[in-house]
Amino acid sequence: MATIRDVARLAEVSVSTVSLALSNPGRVSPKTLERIRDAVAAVGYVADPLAQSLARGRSRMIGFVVGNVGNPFFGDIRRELENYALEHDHFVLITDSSGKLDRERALVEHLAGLKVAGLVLAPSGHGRDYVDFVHGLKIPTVCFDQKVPGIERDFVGSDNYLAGAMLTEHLLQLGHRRIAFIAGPHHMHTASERLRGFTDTMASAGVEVRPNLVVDGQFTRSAGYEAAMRLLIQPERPTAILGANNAVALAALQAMQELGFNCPDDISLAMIDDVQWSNVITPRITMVVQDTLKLGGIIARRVLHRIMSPEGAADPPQDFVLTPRFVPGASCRRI
Amino acid sequence: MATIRDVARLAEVSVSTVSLALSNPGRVSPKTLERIRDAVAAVGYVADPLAQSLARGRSRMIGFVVGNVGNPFFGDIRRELENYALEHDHFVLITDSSGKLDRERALVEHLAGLKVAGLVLAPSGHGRDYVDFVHGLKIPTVCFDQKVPGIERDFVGSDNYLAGAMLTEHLLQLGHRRIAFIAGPHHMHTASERLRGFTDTMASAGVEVRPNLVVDGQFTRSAGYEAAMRLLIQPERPTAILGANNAVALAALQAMQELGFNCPDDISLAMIDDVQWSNVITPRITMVVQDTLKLGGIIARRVLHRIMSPEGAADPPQDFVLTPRFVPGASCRRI
DNA sequence: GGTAGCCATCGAACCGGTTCGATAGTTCAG
DNA sequence: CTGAACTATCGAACCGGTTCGATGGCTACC
Repeated sequence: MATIRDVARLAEVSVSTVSLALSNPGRVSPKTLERIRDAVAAVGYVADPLAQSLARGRSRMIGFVVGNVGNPFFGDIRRELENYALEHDHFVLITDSSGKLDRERALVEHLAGLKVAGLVLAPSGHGRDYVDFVHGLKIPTVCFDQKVPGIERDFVGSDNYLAGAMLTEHLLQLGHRRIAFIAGPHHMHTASERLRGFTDTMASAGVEVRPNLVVDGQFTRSAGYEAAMRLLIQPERPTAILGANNAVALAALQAMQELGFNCPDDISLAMIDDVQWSNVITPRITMVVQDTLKLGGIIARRVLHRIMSPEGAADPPQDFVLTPRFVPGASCRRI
Repeated sequence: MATIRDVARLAEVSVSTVSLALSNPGRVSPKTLERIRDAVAAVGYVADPLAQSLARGRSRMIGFVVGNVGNPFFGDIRRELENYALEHDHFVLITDSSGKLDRERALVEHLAGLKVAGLVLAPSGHGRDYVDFVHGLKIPTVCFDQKVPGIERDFVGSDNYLAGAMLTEHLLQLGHRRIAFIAGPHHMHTASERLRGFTDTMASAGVEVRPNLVVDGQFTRSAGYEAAMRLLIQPERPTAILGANNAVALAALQAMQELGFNCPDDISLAMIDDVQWSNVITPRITMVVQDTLKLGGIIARRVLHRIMSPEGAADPPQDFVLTPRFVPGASCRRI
């Protein structure tokens, strides 16, 4: 592997001139520049990113930290970020915290050690400690999905209150009154907002929400399955189930199928967020989806803006909240 | 951030002794070792991974390169690798080539520049150039999923011939004769092996394979959908469709649903590889699945073995081929 | 008692770049 | 013709570690 000294020797200039020529071509005489460029081509020189990062104190990499890279929601955003970053000569390091707080922390610290230029983070923590931790990072950071109160960082996400409200309203208009809600972890902003959208809308319609029809599904498949089972074995079963995310809703569908209930004839179902193969799932689930491509685009532009422009770095943190979209399916019946 | 010189100053030893003490505690006197350890704790010293990698010429990171990190097959393997790597103090860098050859190459080169200790690669290329490229990497590498002929590297994968043969045999035993096959890219080893398993088994049973019933689905959803459509609009429709992977098979299911065909009453369907929500897809698809956890375990152990032990580095390349498992569903009817 | 051998520690060079103050050489105004 | 201002280039220090040959003190053997 050729080093910068090989280039310098061949071009008969000093090492510092080569470095200058490559990072700031305008400040070197045309003649010298040409000699250096020829030499670079001749020895096939490529700067060592490690050495560059060490010397500069920062790399051209962007850390991407989410709870589950397999989730298509994160996948779309990742793809947008990767493409945009690549156009601007940056490289995305993907990491997966499995939703575990300590793992996330270790990952972020590792990325900070790698001196990443920026960080795109779907937070899985909350509370004072966590806020302090994120705040202590001297790295341009864009948070998304989970809005963590107190974190003074850019945030990009969807209107989760509205998402919960839209589906609730839809079910109410179809005549449902006994609507169950499978919630996510209460400390997660998305989860609490979606729940709030549900309860508020029910209240506005003057419909009582029975406490035993609001169950916790932890946003996971297994907990969602158990929660759904608890709902389905009640004597007064709900006529509709609203899943706060894709995992709990599909777990509920599975539970229904296993117990012999037909959806939507026996029980209606609606969910927030799509899954990859939703259009071969029978029935097509009625849902509210986020505009992942747009979210990804905003995230990408925002983080690279902060990284690359001096005024961008100084920009005060800003929130970007998108309106989710209602996608009708065949899983909700009029009663 | 504290540096090694801060530690040296506080412990009143030289920098080189600190370095020695941390990397090889046995070669430093107990007294000195203790002073150094106290100093490390006092200043909160953590070695800069970048500087270490630069000096050592290699990092403690493992590059993971696949075509689609959203695919649960890769997800399971990634998780196994991450856990095992973490236990051995290594860190996995995930990258996604989107199945594009040039992108994969750029990623691998970037990882090489980062001086990764090892590489876990699901190749998406083939041919002389590609083999030379991979061969030129002076990095412990484990390839998986795609067996590329000529690459002298460890390989971990499943018996794809058998996978194709098992499902074909199953359909034959149910009485099917007009069986269609939606294939993958012919240059991919998994695709060609699965197809070979199909044609061989058909031939052994003395059943003719009509050329127009073998279509190319490129292993993608969109191409699979088109291929399925071509099959379904033929006057002599197949009685069963065998999808060479999950994407083309589910795309076929979608096409059937859209054209009003019932599965399995009108047409049976079987596929190779699972998807995340397969058990809420109606009908439950009959399939052959790979033991992803085991594959991931083998991959993880193999690459870390090569990285960490001197004899491991010298081991000749080896192939590990696992037997896939038949998972009956409700998508294949006796005729 | 002299010296061979070992052990703990150190200094210096190195990994491959960046950065900044210093130094010539050139241009231009007075 | 002098000196200020600017330009092109360079040397040295630095980023934060690792590595290896050198050094000096100590034990042990003859």
